[in-house]
Amino acid sequence: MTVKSTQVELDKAGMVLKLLGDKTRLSMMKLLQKNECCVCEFVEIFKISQSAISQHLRKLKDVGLVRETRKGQWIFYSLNQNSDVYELVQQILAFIPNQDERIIELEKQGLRIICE
Amino acid sequence: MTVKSTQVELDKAGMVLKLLGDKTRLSMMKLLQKNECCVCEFVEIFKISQSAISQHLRKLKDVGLVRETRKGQWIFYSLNQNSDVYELVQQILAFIPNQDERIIELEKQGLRIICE
DNA sequence: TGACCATATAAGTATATAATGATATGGTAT
DNA sequence: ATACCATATCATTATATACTTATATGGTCA
Repeated sequence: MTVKSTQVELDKAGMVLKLLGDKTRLSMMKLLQKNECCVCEFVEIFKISQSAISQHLRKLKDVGLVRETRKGQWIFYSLNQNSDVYELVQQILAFIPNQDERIIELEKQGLRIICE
Repeated sequence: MTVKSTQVELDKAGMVLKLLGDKTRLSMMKLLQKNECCVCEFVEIFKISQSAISQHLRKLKDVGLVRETRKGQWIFYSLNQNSDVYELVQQILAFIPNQDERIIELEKQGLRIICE
């Protein structure tokens, strides 16, 4: 039997856990697990300022947990599957309840951004 | 195939991750995974005040991650296996490198407390 | 009992964090 | 080009956090 779990340096793991230790970011990451989202969608979902959302995403990006792709006028964020802590993140997110009603709600309000 | 991972409420998961997002506490938890430790041992290991250690342990205890047992004049801490987030914690700790050299070091210095 | 020890709590301080509003940046499209 | 839009950054503020020292608590054991 092989236990497949890449070890993560203590400092790095600490950084990741601290990032995920914020309710907003944790919820964002859970959403990104199944959906690409852009900043303005997060603003709608979390009801905090665009600035605050942007800063959260920057932190996640700085540690390499998410990546961004421009599509038309929007920048879409998604999980960075090449992160060296991707597996850790996935394991953690597996425990978090689905946040998809938040996306459903967006769609109901006609605020979901669909590209391509 | 069954994915066995008890869902954990977002708020609760956030609390746990925030707690583990501190390097000292994360390291403590990893140590506790294999060893019972008392406050004075942690003081030696982490080289911070007894007060600081005590406060970290209190936070871990408040969320139910650890439990305490008195043995003689010492209070030993251990992982609380009955915690409703025990599985999550275990999954996370699996990614953290072993901290046992710290215990070995303690033993070398004759500072390891052994009871019973 | 009383002294002693390990641990907990209190009070204070410095730093980190999450938010805001205002402004800058930079791509899109007319 | 210029207006517009989404996003990023700056400056500031309020709150949270991790630490320290000093003191309290509460077992243990002579």
